[in-house]
Amino acid sequence: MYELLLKYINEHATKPLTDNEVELVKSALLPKKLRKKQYLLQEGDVCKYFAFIVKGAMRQYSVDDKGIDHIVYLSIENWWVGDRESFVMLTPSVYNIDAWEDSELLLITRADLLNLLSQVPAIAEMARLMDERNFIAMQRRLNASISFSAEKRYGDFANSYPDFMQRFPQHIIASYLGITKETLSRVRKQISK
Amino acid sequence: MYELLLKYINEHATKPLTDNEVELVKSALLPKKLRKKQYLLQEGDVCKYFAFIVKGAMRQYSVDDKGIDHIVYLSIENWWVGDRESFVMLTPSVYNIDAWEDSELLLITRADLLNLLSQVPAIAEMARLMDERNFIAMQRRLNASISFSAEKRYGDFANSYPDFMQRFPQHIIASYLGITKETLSRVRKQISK
DNA sequence: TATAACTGTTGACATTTATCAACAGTTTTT
DNA sequence: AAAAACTGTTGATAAATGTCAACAGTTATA
Repeated sequence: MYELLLKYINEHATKPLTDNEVELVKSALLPKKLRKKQYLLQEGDVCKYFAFIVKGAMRQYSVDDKGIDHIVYLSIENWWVGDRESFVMLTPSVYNIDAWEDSELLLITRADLLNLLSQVPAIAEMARLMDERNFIAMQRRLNASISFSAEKRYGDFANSYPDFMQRFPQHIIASYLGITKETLSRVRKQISK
Repeated sequence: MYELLLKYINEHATKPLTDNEVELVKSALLPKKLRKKQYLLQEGDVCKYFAFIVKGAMRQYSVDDKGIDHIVYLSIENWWVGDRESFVMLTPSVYNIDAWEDSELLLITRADLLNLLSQVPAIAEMARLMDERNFIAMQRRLNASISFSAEKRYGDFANSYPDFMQRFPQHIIASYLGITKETLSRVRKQISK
């Protein structure tokens, strides 16, 4: 259960974890299985856990007045998922996070994470690296959202995340891109000509 | 020149800076004045400095094939500005950053920043806090961009950043929101009814 | 296996937003 | 003081995207 996470940490740090650190990591992370459609977090709740995805696929979304989902993040194996705003600020989340596929997660609380960050340098290093990458990905997406047409946004997405194209249906990807499923269908038709 | 930054650091850290740390900070940050329209960074260059704004207003934007600006960030006194992707990865930036008003900046290189982060705990603390806030602001903006109409995005912006409404003209704010100046003008007319 | 749910496409039409051009008032520059 | 640049508005029209409904093929479920 922990192999993938330990591998992930070692690949993102300059020095491998010691045996003792491996134990610290294992004891801080709680295994949890979710069936498709089960929630990791529901709107209005405080996000008590961040999760590393060992297996499966998750989505994070808000729901508007009309009851329409707006997907802010998609994530699969080897990604972390959680609502950072709620997790850090302890405020009720505006997002839902649920399993799109049956998934295996490793959960960590804020307290345990802070503890790990201070005790295990490799974890702090990994977290910094993740933060950088995350920031860069968000900035690109933000720039795309104000600068590019639906067609270009879709093309960029398909290039950047080929795995996601296999794992999520079009209406999910459309929502992530901020367009309707019908518009995405037409954009694809246009491109294929 | 350094007072505002030192105040900013102390307000964002649990312990005030020691005299020695104040000297470290001062020696790492290079004062620089920019006249309106002068560049801090131009597309294609690597972002060598991050800047703390002591006075003035800056904008960061990409330019598309048609020559149209798309503003990704606006910033004023007490904010940091720079292209983090380029600054960290040392890649050519896709953004321009220029002064919207005559400005006074304090510049720091990547090497000096890393040095400060490791030597001055208050700086590391401040950086973490800034990162969190930044992340939260970006996530909200991202969610808004895929979920809300131009009208709601404008309303949220006006509420969140009243200062910016005073400092930047409408066509700049329109660009930041991902709409044209004409659409913003019409949205405002609509709201005022 | 029958039924329901999910996924993707298409057509007709509505709404939102962009584009282009013109104009007026203001501010900046010469 | 005159000219130029900037800012904001408006009208006419075009383009992009959304909405609603229908349909077919697939997949999941009772």
